[in-house]
Amino acid sequence: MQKIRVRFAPSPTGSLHIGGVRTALYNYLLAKKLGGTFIVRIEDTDQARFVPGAEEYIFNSLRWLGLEEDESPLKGGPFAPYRQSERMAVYSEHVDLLLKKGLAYYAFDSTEDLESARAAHPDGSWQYNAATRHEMRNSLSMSGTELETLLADGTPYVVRLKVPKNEEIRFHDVVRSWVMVHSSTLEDKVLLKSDGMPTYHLANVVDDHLMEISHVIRGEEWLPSAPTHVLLYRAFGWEETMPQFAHLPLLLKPVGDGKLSKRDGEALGFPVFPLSWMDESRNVEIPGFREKGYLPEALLNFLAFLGWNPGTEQELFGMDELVQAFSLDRIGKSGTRFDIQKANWFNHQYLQQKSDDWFKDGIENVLGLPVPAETLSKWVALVKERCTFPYEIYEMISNLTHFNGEVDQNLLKEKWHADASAGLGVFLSCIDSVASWTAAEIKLAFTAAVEGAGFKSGKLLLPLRIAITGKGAGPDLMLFMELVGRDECAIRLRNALERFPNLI
RNA sequence: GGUCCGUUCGUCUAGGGGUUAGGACACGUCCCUUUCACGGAUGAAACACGGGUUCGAUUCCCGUACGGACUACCA
Repeated sequence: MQKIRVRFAPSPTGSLHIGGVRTALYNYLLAKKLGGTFIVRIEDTDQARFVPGAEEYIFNSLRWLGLEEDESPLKGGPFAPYRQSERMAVYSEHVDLLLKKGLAYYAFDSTEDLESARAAHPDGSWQYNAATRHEMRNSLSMSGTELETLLADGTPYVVRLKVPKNEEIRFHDVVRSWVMVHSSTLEDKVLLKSDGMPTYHLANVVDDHLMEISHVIRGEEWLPSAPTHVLLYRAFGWEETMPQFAHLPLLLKPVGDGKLSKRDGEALGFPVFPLSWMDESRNVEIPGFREKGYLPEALLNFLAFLGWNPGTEQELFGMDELVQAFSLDRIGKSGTRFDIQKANWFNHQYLQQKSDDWFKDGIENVLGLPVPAETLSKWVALVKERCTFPYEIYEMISNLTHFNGEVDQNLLKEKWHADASAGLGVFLSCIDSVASWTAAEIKLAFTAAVEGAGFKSGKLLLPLRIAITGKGAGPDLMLFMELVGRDECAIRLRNALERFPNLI
C-alpha cells in the first residue's frame, strides 16, 4: 500500500491566517489517522512578499496547537531542504527537462506588452495561450537564431507551460469528485520567473512529486489552478503517481459577502490569527486566539468542525478522538461562515474541564499569596462555570477582592432600600459571633440575625451583596464571604453603612 | 466578462426518492438560583426558484437565481 505523506505548505508572507491553520489541521489529522507523515514545507519563492519572522511565527503557531510535523526545515528529513528558496537547482533542472521536451517555452514579453494585450480586451478575456502565443515574443513565435541571440544577450525571460490546444482535462478531487476543464480555457502559466525563481505551480508540483506526497489537501482557492498542475504532472511523466487532491471549502465572513479576512477580525472584535502578530505597516500588535484566551484544544475542535463533521452528534473531540474520527470523505463542499460564538462555546466547554490546579498560578497571582488546595478549589468553584476564558476568572476574582467601596449610584438608588442600613447593621453587630466562618454558617447566621430583628432576609440579600462586592449581580455571595474572610466582610459592611444613605 | 465550485433553520451541519427533516451555536420562554451566570426543560426557526424523471422529490437530471474562488513573472 502507498505511504501516506501530506504536507502543509505556507508562504512566509505574513501571519498565518486561521484558514491556513485549519488546512494544517486537516493535513495533520489525515497523516495521524493513517499512520502517515506530516510535512511542513516553506514556500518562499516570492522575494517581494517575504516577511522576516513569518516562518518562525508559523512554527510557533503549530507548536502552540500541538500540530507537530515529522519533516520540515526545522526538523529536517529525507527530502531536505524543505524551504523552496533552497531548492533552486532542483527547479531549474526540471524546467530544462520541460524545455527539452518542448512542453514549455521561453517568453520575453515585457510587463507592458502583457498589459497592453490584456487591455485590448476590456472584458478580461485575453489569455496567454494556444490562441495568442504566436502573437507574443516567445521561443515559439521566433526563429531559432533570434532566440539564441536573445538568450546570449542575457535578455530577461520567463518560462511558460505550453498548454495543449484541445484537450479535456479531467481529474478527481476527494471532496468534489470529478472536475472537468477544457485546456483552451487555461493559460500558459509562467513556470519560471525572470528572477530565476519558480512560481507556485512549478515548485509545488515538483516538490510534491519529489517528496512523494500522497495527498494534496489545500484551500479551494487552488481548485482553478489544479488542472494546470495536472498538466504539469503529465508533462513530467508523473501522472501515474500524481497525489490525490482534496480542496477544502473556504472560510467566509461571519456577515456579508466574501471570504474571511484579517479586517473582519478587527472590525468584529475576534481574532483571525493563532498568535499575536505585529503588523509592521501600522505598527500595531494584533492579538491572536492565544492572547484572547482561547485554549488550543478548543480552537482545534472548533476548526475541525468548520467544514468537517463526524456524522454523529458528538461535538467535543480531543485531538486523539479527532484523529480517530477524521476522514476526507466527510469534508463538506460549501463555504463555511466563521462564527466566533461557536468558538466561544467550545472554549467554555474546555475551560470547564480544566482541573483546579490549572488555575493555581493565576489565582495566586491575583490574590498575591499562596493558596492551599482546598481554598483554591473553592475559588475555582466560585467563578469557573460562569467564565469562557481563563482571564475572566482572574479578572472576576480580582474585581471581587479589590473592591474599593465605589458603587454605581443608580444601583444604590434602586436597591439600597429603607431597611438596608438597619438590617445590615444588625448583622454587622453580631458578625463576630458567627460560629464558624463558612458559607453555610454565614447564611444561617445572617438569616437568624436579620429575621430576629424583624426583617425579611431575602430582601436584604441584594443590599448585602452591594455592601460586600459593590455589584448588583455576581457569583455566590456566601461562598465569596467565606473566602474573603470575616474581617474583610466586617470592614466592607461597616464601610457601606457609613457611606451609603441611611434611609431610616 | 470568462472558467470552475457551491446552495438544508440566522450560523455550523446530519440526512437522503416516501422522515413529525435530527443535532449544536445564537435567540425566546419556563425551571433552578431570593442576584447574575452555569445547568435543565421547552419554543420559534431550513430543504433558493422553475422545469423534468418518478406512483412519489428536499434527495436524481437540466436550467435560472444567488453566493464563492480563480482569472499576476502572489501564493
